[in-house]
Amino acid sequence: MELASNYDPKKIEDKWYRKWEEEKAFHADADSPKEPFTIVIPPPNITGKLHMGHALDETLQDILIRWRRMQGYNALWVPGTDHAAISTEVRVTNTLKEQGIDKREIGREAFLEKVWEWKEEYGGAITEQLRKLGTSCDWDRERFTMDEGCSKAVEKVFLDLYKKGYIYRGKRIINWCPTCKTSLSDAEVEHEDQAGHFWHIRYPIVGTDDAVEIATTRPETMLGDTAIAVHPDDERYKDLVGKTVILPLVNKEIPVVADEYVDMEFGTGVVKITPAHDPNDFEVGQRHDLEVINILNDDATINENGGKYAGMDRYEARKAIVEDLEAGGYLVKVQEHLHAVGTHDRCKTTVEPMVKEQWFVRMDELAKPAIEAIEKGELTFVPERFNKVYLRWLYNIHDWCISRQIWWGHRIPAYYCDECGEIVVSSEKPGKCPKCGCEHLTQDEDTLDTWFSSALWPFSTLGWPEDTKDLRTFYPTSVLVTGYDIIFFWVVRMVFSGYEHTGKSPFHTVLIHGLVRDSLGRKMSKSLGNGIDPLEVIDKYGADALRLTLVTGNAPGNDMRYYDERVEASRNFANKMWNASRFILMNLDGAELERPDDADLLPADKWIMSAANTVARDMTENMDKYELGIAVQKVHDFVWDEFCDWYIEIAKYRIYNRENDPKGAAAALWVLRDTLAKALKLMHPFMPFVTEEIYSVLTGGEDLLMLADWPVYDEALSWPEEEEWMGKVKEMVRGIRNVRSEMDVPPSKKTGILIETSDEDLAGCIDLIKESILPLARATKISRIADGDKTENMVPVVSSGITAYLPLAELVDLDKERERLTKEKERLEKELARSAAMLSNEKFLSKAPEAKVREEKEKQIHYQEMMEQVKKQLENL
RNA sequence: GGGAGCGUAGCUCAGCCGGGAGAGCGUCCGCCUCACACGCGGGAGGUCACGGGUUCGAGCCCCGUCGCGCCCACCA
Repeated sequence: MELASNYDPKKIEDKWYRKWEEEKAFHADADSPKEPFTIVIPPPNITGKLHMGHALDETLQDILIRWRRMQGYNALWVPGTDHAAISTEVRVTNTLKEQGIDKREIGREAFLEKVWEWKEEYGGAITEQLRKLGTSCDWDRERFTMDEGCSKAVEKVFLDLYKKGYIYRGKRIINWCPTCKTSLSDAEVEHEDQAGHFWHIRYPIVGTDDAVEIATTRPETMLGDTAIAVHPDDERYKDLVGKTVILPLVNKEIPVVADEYVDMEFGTGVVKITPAHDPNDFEVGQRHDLEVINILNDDATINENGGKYAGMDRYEARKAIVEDLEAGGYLVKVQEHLHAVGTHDRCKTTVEPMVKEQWFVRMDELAKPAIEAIEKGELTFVPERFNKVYLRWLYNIHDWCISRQIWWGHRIPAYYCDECGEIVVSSEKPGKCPKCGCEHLTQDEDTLDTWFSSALWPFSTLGWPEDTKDLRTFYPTSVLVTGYDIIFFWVVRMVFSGYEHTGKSPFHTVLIHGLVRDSLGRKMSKSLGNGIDPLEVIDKYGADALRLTLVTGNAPGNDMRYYDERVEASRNFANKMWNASRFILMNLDGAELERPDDADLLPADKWIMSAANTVARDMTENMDKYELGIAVQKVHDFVWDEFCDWYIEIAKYRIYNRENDPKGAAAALWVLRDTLAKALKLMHPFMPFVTEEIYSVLTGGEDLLMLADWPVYDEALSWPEEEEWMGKVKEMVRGIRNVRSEMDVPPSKKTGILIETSDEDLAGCIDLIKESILPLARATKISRIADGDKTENMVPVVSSGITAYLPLAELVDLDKERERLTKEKERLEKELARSAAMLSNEKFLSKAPEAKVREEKEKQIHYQEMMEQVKKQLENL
């Protein structure tokens, strides 16, 4: 079979994905006796388009899933999408607006119909994009957070938590987004430092001519002030407590209260209290039984409580109030001030704290098992430092505001009696009010926070609350893979939900990855327009290249930068494997091969087989520890540096000499094919497409690589002596190349070589060198192994215990040679000095492990031998 | 204010258990060698931020300093 000299991913990627799906290779069987290994996908938003963050997240998951599947686990990767409540609602609202349709006008039912239509049309796009990446998800089990099963789970959880008293409705201060016109949870608010002002205002003290100075960053909120506060221990204001002050502009008398919350050191030590629009003030208000005056409409304009400022936007009002304060002589001074402003993470609007009636989840009890999960070792993050991040959030957790004033989402299963206002939480609309018997009840208009349903994802997708076979088999899941940016939103909530509803942690390990940044280290964002589209990268370089790039050289939890050159390097590696296989295939020429007897294997064969064996063991250990970057580096280096650069070159000698030695050629080909097949298995989880393609051509079989067995360490394939010898061969060959290169010996000049050793133990190694040097003729330009004695005009190439002599004297520039040898001598002197220092150190000899000391002694002898050689050569020049 | 990171070759980053500093890209030199120029061979390039400490031995462990971003937080 003829293969093109350059690998073209476009020709094969889609083909293999189809084949895998046709063969049901991604499907997991709940009846399988194999040990399960489960991952549920962090569901991408239906509004979303595949971005680099997804690409990284999915790549890591797919690597784990494919690897475990090959290891013989019953591997299940559950895919699905998230309805993304606010994002989707905003998106569809805007789309409708462009068509001249107003959401309020068409009403809730019609709007939801539009959203479902939109979901059907665009919601599938992201899963198609996941397929392009090669994700081996079990698409038969694809779920959606608002599908029937997930909705049922949501409803049951709401009812259960309500019954237990964990869900309650209350009038409390919440974060309000004036753009989206909905309440938000704490997690959805991002704090960013903004340059603002600190206005110092005089509040006249009633009954005196005096006034008290107050500093504020939000003067407009004074319309809702119902007190001012000082610290109870503050001597400066001791006499003030209990008095009243005049609220400027509003001209209302408000009390002065003493409260520990006030920081005496900050500002003037006096705080205006606006219970309706500040979380702290709200609590102070509760303690002192203060009136709560809401001064804002839902769009953050001032409401009727704002007097003459009513109708103004909050910032307009701020400006007007500051002007009026100044005009009235109340403004003392204005300072520049940097302060943290809360913004809605979706739309970046500055949120406004407001008192509203909302639904909350009480978190104190629920958080406990989630905290203990870490302490008991039932849950851990990789890397471990994220345990702390997770715990700190749980220790400081607030009650979770779960109601949202939008339409798209799970509607809250609560009904209000039109007559008496009784609340009934129920899966179905009650026929009549249990309190007053009234038959008119109205369902709560609100929907649930989108994270309420994603919190249940690990078990709702497996069938919970039904006791399904999937749930019994695959739950709890094995690993969750996600970015550190989503720990609070999602991971925390899944864990406490898992414990509360299933009694178990939903997974035992959370593999955390960082962000994919642009080449300048900036976050990829729509507004910056610096996002790289993974699909374009796949189109240009192939999915395998993108995957390899995303996993190479990246440690868990660390951010990485994306740039094309890295993908090019990955693409080049795919091409390297492609060409290695091409070499084997064109020489194999359809021949059937039997495994040669060990006796027919040359040391080089044993070396590469032994090395492959070692790599399989080492990288599996890395994979076990989620060190995917290190693991892939090992197989990459093995394929390129050992297999391609050394073994193939060595094997060529026998292959091109097949006429004289058919058996040798067959043995070499067998080892080539066997070793490449093994390397393809090891590389498959990282680069599924190209490896599957090559494997299928190479084995000519029906079996899919993705379902092949993961290589395990085999004692029978371990040949440490040959591995050691090969190290010497490389050293020798490099030495020869080095001499030729440094001496500017023309590449066309071929020579013979004489090899000798005084060490009998290295006799086998000499044979290996002889058998390897000739095959490496193209690089070393060695045309024959010379017999007989060395002569004076030969250039020696020294390595450990063995010397090679090249008859190059006439070609060599003596000055250059002297320079080279002097350099070598200096290097050896340095090494010898280091070694001598260590070995003359009593403490090293007594305290270091014996093996280390022995190793150092051997090195010293080795260096001394080489030094002798070098000195002799220098004298001979 | 608190927390956890990062600082290693020109650039981007690895470095597992403490035991002679690595990769990719770039650069320089030589090669279109019959798998691959998306390649082959050879080279240059590092005070592992800085200062202490522990240790026979520190890029790695401990303490401190400087620099850089990050997360959390109700000082108005």
